[in-house]
Amino acid sequence: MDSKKLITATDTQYSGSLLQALNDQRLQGLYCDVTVIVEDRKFRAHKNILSACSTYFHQLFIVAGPVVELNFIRAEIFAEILNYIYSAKIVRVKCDMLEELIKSGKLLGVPFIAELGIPLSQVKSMSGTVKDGPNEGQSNSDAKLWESTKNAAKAMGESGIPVIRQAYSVSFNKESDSETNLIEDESDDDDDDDVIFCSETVQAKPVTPEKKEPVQTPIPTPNDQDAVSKQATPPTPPQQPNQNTKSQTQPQPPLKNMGSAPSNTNSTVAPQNPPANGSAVPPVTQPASVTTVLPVPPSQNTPSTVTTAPPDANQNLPKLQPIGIIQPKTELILDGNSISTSPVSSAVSLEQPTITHKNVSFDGVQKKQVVTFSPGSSSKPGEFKIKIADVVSGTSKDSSEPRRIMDGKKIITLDTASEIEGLSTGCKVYANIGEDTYDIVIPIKEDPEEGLAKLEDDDEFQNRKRMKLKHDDHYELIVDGRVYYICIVCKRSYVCLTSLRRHFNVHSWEKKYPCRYCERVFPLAEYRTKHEIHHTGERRYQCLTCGSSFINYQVMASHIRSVHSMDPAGDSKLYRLNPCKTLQIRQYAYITESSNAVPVINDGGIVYDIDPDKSEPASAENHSSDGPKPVNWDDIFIQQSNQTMFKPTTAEGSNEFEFVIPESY
DNA sequence: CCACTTCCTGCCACCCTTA
DNA sequence: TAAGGGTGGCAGGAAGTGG
Repeated sequence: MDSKKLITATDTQYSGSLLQALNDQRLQGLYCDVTVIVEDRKFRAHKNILSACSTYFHQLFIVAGPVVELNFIRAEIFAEILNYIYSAKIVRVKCDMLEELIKSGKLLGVPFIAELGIPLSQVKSMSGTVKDGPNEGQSNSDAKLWESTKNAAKAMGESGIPVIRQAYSVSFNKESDSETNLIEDESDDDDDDDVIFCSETVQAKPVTPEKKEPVQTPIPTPNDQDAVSKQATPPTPPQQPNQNTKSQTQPQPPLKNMGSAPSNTNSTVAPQNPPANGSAVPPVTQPASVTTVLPVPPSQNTPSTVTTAPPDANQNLPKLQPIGIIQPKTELILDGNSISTSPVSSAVSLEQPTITHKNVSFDGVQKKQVVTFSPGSSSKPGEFKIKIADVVSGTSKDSSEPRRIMDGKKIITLDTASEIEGLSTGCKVYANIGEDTYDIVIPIKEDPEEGLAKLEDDDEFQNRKRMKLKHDDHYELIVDGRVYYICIVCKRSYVCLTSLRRHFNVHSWEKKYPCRYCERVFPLAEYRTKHEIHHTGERRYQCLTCGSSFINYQVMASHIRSVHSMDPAGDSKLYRLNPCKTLQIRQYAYITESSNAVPVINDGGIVYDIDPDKSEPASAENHSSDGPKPVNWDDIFIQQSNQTMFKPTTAEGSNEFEFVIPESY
């Protein structure tokens, strides 16, 4: 044996076994470092894998934290895409899902899925495969399609195009297959599969989008209120100062989606369309004194949860009003001493959508639009408006100069609220120091990542991290001495921090509140409770005028208004809220009306009395005083399987309740 | 258009933890 | 034991949805 010979060995099984191992780890939840929330479903995965397979995730994870939320894709579709990412296969996809799958693949920048449409169209039109070229008798268009496909593949190094190698039988009518069967199951790669797409992707090279039809702008689902309807609210205060509160101590309504709109809400963290070359542009660190082109706003304080928007939200413009527009690149011009300690958001707030297009240059670079709080221009006392003030130009005045440093904080003054948007969490924004100027108090701290890294092996690490996350959900904006808490994800403002905390679970889904009677899960306990009452049919709200009972306040109020022509919100008490008999909920708000113990039935059907002197049932054994607690995702419904949810009770003190036990129970 | 449902958020009472 | 934070119910307006 010649010792100088070089030996080269290739493990041809490596990639497959590696992928299999990664998929196994995913299924077991091992080393998963990201949770993707789609609709009500959670998907654990590995950032590296998603990033490698999806240009969208590649860019997203530059700024995103451990939890991301996709609101432009259905969970069922995403499950398929995720299965593909971890198995290189798409198995048994229903025909009616295919278009949506392809569309979603485009949005996520998953080349194989995005390109499924081209080969599939050929499969539908010819009996052979596309592997060897167009069949005889094929139409010219098909031949051209083949040529273009082939050329595209050649242009990509013969790699990017997914090739349908086998299509055993194409059947589009097998609706009997449960959706669970659609989830990966390699053992099902048999002849009885409805549709099988097998790829021969040589390399995982991204597809060049220009060669294909333009990526369709995703339109968020109608029920995605966070992304569309609510966040689309123009960043102006309500027209009536006390619209949402009766409290006279709060003359100013909270800021509504200050300086933000759905797309720019998401734009603060969401990546843009995959670049033309399919590769993500890394974050750019630029000297602060020069024009900075930021492909994605790098965030030093990455939010723990990210709600992501479709890559291109421009098509929302007709529906949205002042809207933030995400462009592939955002040109942010700062001068002087920049707020380099703060990430810069690409969020853009516009008063008129048309401005957007005017400010998009040919190369996709967009000048940053800004909003300005104008307390003095308010038309009503106590109101202030947010309006477009100007576009920060390269010659803007030097307003971001650090003014003073004290108590470990640096105070700077900005002249645009857009820069406020870019501030990291923990900054306190004093909005009206002067005309169009803002004082920002930035806590001076060491590199958080570095600091955290030093604590990797420390027990304190988890605690600190938790604390960091807890305080990474909002900004504080102080206007006229009044503090508003701004959600970092959707930019909604809150007067009460507790309201923001409660709201933030909508983004993070840190806690989940499953209905005990169906499979729905809610981000707020109250939503769950109200929903469960619909299951029980209990009518707690009673009209004092006619004695009719109603299931909730809204129905009751509607009744009083329409039937009795009175205002239930008036001074006189027109209704009574009776204790809840069917759910184990807190029993305190209404106890004061009755001096007698109120019989209550708990979840297990045990009847007990509420001691009017105590807030919890006096005779209930093993009764949890704090009601149903949030449960983990995996714990859902298990405990309910053998329980009788409702039992008829004879303990009712009166017949005023007409709640109906659902038939299913 | 209307009825109904769901969402939202300020407010508040209660519970739990901590000093 | 008091203080403070967290939790969740309630009120009532707003928005969404379906007939």
